[in-house]
Amino acid sequence: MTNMVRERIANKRIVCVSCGGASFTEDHVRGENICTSCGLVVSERTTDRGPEWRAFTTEERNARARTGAPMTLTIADRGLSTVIDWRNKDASGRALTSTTRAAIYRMRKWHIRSRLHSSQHRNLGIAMSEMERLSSQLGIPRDVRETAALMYRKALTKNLVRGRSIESVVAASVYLACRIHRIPRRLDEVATETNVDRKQIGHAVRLVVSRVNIDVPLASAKDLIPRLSSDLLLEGRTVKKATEIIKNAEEKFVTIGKDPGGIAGAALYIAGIVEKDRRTQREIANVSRVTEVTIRNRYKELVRVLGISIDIDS
DNA sequence: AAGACGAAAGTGGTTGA
DNA sequence: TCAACAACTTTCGTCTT
Repeated sequence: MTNMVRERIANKRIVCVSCGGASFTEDHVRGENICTSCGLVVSERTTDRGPEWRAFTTEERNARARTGAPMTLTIADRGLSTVIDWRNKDASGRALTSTTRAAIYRMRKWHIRSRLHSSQHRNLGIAMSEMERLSSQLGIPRDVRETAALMYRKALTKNLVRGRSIESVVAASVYLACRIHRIPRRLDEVATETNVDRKQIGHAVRLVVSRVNIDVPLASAKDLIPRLSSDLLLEGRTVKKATEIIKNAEEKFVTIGKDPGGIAGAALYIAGIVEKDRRTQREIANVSRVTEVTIRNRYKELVRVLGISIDIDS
């Protein structure tokens, strides 16, 4: 699949709008293409969902299709459902013999019992359709959805959903899956797409983190850099500089407890001045969703702690 | 005129008693 | 459950480019 995608990109002769470079790396985790020479994020959510082979005749297609429906955690029965027909006929339409009919009857009974009569199963059914809706609304890649689904299943088996709305736990799972895969989605972005309020989701998030055995990395300002810098059309060296600044800041522990948006914004502001690729505080504040004042405070702090000297001649 | 600056007062969330 | 607290926001007057 990877080769195919690359080929398609090459065929279309896409060149970077910022630096003219023609090579890109694919960031499958974030679903983005990134210019290798300047770091510009070219396009988001470019997923090739087609098969990786080509077939010209029906026989070829049948021969190459190796699988049925994929097994996935996002469908309540993992996409592995079977159906036993209610008619007592075999495949060619003949009536079954009495012994076979009895066997089929027993199988059908257990099949139905195992499938329907579990409240957890019904819960999952509702939850997974909600999760599907929410994550496609947020444009979340497939593998992150799988993580979210796994998280929800774990929460469900630990009885964390009882007494809480399914929706809030689903939202929490999706949010945490994003954190794990380091794709920046804030809690309020998730919250706006659901009917549950922010507070409840926040509670569910903390509950899941404390009870489900998955370690969730803290949101880092670094994760926001690609998104923000492509919004601001910054040059590659500026982006690199900003990443460097954040790395240094994290080493000196000045980022703890601060809004990552503020840190990322401030780093980009400083990098812009240093690299003569300047953006105003207001522009940065708009895309990083903090106020100018916060950008100011953070950038003053970063300059002080990291000892960066700023020339005002730019 | 736009951008940067910083003071002051207010807000939502965490922590510790 | 409540108060203290840090981080962040809003607002606004002033200075700089």
